[in-house]
Amino acid sequence: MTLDILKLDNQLCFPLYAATRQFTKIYRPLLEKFNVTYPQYLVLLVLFETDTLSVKALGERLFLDSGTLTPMLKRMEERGLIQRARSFQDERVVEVSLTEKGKALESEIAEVPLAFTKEIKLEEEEYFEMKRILAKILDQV
Amino acid sequence: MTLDILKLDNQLCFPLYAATRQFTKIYRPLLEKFNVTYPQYLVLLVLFETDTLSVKALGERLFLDSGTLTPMLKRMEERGLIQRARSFQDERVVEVSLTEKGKALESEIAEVPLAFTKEIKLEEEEYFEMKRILAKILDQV
DNA sequence: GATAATTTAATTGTGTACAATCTAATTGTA
DNA sequence: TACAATTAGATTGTACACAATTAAATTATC
Repeated sequence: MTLDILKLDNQLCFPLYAATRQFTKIYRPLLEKFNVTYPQYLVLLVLFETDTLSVKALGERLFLDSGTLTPMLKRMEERGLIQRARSFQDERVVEVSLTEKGKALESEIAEVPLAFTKEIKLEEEEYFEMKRILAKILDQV
Repeated sequence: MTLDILKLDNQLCFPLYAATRQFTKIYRPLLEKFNVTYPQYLVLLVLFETDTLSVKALGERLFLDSGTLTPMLKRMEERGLIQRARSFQDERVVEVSLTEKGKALESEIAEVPLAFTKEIKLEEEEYFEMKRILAKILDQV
């Protein structure tokens, strides 16, 4: 039978899912020397932009919840990259910030997105069109 | 400081990663009544198209390895959706195929991609452009 | 035809993801 | 002010995802 609507090649989500995993596979060896995973790298990027952030705010930025972030942040804390501290104003809140060691990574780790861009060959217009459509999708959820 | 190249909004991989997870979050409740996860659903789609397939061939189609597939296929076998059997020709190979129960899902599960399409509003042209660029990316890895 | 090299799955260990639940703190409201 | 409702993170349990290794079968090479 095989209904057309069920064909793998007619799905949008599948190539998205596959490409994401292939991308993180490219990132892995690039991030290895910094001893961080791809999601941890994203946390660093947010913290390079925003000094201190609650777990909730971090989760909203990365679309992740505390079930994912709490253990991940603990690992990053153990490795001396970040600090976690209860807020004085609101004891429910945990504030996350970079340590000196974490801050020191910024200039070094800038080589990673550069190296990544070399691995993946897209026209500039394709790159921006892709980002535009993805932003439209993320806007809807 | 914050180098532009490290800004989260300048990354291509991040919105891809985020959108993929948001998409699978949309799929989850749609697939719940069939008691399958999104990656398991992808296995079903492949098997609707190809009767019998080795674990290796399945992995090549879905960009997954035996470390992911073996336990996932065992769960699907436990639930009576698929069969796993060593090949007679080559004892290294495990052949995967649908059970009658698995085959019976095809017509019912066709409602899932239809329901998904309603959730996510893209111009037809955006949908195809996205698929084209993703295919180009997957072609390179 | 013995044996080295390769191939296929399975296994092990680490790290996400996320739903569901829990706990403690804060806020809203009668 | 009591106390119900909400909120923030942590915890629990299940399911990927994948690198690295292992085990068994097959193929290549001498």
